[in-house]
Amino acid sequence: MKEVDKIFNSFLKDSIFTNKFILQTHYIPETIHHREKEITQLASIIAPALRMEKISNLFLYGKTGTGKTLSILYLRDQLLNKSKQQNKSLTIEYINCKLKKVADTEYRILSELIRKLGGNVPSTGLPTDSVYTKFIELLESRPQVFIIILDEIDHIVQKISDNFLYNLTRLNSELNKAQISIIGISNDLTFLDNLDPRVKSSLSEEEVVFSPYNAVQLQDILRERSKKAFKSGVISEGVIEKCAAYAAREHGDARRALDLLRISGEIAERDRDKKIVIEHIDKANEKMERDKILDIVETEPKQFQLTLLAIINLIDSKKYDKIFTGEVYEHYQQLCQKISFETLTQRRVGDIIAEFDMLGIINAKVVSKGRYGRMREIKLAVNQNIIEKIKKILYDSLNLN
DNA sequence: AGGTATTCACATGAAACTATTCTCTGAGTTAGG
DNA sequence: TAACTCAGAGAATAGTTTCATGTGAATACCTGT
Repeated sequence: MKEVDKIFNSFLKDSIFTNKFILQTHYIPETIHHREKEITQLASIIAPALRMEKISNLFLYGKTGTGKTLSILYLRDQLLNKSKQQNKSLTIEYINCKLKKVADTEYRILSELIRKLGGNVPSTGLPTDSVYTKFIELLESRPQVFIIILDEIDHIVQKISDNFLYNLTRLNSELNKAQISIIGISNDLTFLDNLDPRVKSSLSEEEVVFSPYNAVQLQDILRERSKKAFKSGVISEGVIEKCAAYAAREHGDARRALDLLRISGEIAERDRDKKIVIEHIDKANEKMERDKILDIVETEPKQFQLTLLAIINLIDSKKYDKIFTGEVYEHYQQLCQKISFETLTQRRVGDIIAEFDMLGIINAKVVSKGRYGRMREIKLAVNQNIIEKIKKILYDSLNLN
């Protein structure tokens, strides 16, 4: 027990972090660098809310990790502070539409909103229109400005048509005392184009575009945050630059840069190193990549896992690194029999293979072998040591051996 | 030799089926007046 | 009597199967020199 204590103590004492939370993505710093232009633009759009006027519906878009959510949440806090001083009734709710089971249907979003307004919806459900009336009643209970931030708004549209958004934008005409506005956030740049024109025009009364950070800007951000997150002198020369460079390669994703730095720190800590060096970043990068893939593999349904296992086994047992659809299906059938699982049709397995291709775990391209048919040529797209881990996960999850 | 035609082994699409999950209804329960 | 609960009916959805059609190029088969 003494040993354990020692380890814990040394961890406490030698931690290279002072506050790891600062590197996390939910953290909102007091100042946001290199987004001044966007923030002032946003501020002038939403400022009328302080005078209890309806603000224009607003639409933000830009790639992931460009600070959209961060900026709007920052402004929300500022605005709420101000309005509290002024004693104005202003509510801003943030909903992430991507979260499954919370906000991925019209009904769920509404009931979530109602809950946030202080009402409640029975868990067994109500008709959608009565949820609407309830929502409206709650809004009308007192004069107020209500702003809804819908993050990843593209998700709801592809799941539940744009009717919902249309209804929301139309809601104002039914309200007397309250005002409602919508702020949509999306990282799909083409999202607006395949929207119903009526919705499009009312939703994007104002638009703000967030462009990616470049490497220099990323460096500033990282430096600023690492000053508070790490003890001084922990980061060696070139580390920040390298993190920024990695992330800049991925369309300037600041979230990724921060994750990279944080994980590098964790790795350094685990290795009992006092400093973060460049090698740690490489390790972190690899780890992130690996974790992402392993996570996908683990959460995939059994039939998908079986298909993947069939592919991996086949490639293992053969000398070549490419195999074809037919072989995969044959081996897949054998596997199914072995663990007495029902086999899917070849049609479906073909689709599953295509999905793994999309996920980037395998490379599958359609080739024609002339007289000998047309099929997908399949290769693994990840390196050997990850494959070993994938195999382990698959064997575990399928109870093989 | 050069040009079609055929053929293979799936790919790709659409419609139909099914098992889950959601949404909604109306009866029963609670509680406020 | 209005408001809430809740089980179960009915609708919507995701995952599959069935049926049908499409594809690219190696090979087979002509054709005329």
